[in-house]
Amino acid sequence: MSPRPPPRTRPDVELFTEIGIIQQLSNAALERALPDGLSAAGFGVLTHFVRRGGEESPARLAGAFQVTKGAMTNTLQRLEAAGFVAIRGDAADGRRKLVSLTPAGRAAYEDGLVRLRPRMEGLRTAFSDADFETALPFLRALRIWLDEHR
Amino acid sequence: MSPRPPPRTRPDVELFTEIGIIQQLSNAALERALPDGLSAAGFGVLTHFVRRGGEESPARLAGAFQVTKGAMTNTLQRLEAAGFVAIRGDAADGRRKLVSLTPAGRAAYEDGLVRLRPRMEGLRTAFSDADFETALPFLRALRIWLDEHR
DNA sequence: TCCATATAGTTTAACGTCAAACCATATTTA
DNA sequence: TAAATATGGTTTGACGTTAAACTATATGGA
Repeated sequence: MSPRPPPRTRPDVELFTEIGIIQQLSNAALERALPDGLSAAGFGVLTHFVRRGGEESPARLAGAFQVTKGAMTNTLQRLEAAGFVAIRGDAADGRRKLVSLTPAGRAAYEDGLVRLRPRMEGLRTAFSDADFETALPFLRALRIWLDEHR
Repeated sequence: MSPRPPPRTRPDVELFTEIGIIQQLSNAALERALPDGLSAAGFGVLTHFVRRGGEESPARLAGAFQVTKGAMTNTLQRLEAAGFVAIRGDAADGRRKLVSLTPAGRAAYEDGLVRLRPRMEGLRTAFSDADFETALPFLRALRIWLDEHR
């Protein structure tokens, strides 16, 4: 029984493998850097509000983050418990709720940014914007294809 | 209070966002395609054995898949319960176990491949090997960097 | 030889996620 | 207007994962 020759990995398979590992490592690094009680998911929601401002319904947030409504309920409940977002009912539509950032939420976001900075700086000395941009167009196209063919 | 202008997303942030979504979508597609009772994690282990053959200890598998020992224990217990791998003690080292593929495991792998084929074909008509290879060198470098700086 | 330390594997608790069932409220349509 | 359907949000149960504690076995000096 001769040992198998190491079969050549197809580039598509290899790419998905690399993406899985990168996702795992970068998410872990993010969670480790963030202040206690703030998850990557929660930080994402805070970031959304810092950038867009205003109020958003849970359903719209779930859509924006490509996550089920149940997952967003969970994230928002934690953020509200931590005092980082305020949630109120929508008077105009009894089904809806409206979420907004609190001052404490903004502060937590800023704190997260500060804690993240050293790691981001390390990343940006190792790689340039141009490096990221070599991969981005294909990744965007792949994400769109996967989204449309699911 | 004027509405904020949509701030330009930094390419590094955008890349991690795309990677997160691609990982989510591709993993979901994989799990949906695989036969019932075979997870993406399990399929990965089966693939490892089909390609390399022989026996491996759980610890070595955990290392190969960049996963904790606990996660691998879980994956292997499910694979063993399904009859896809055999697990025996190592006579030469009482701490170790040795995992190997069963005929049923090989069959499940083949079945998974067949079920995966249409989706892979769709992917490969939408994108060429060259497309994947434009992104791969940078992704490899990024994965290595993240691995070394964690 | 004995003890200290390292290594292999399992278990437990927590987390984020999904799918599906469910409830409440809106909207559409017959 | 009444009934059917759609939409927003929560809950439940499962899954894969992590970190940390734990057990058992090996190994490498004093």
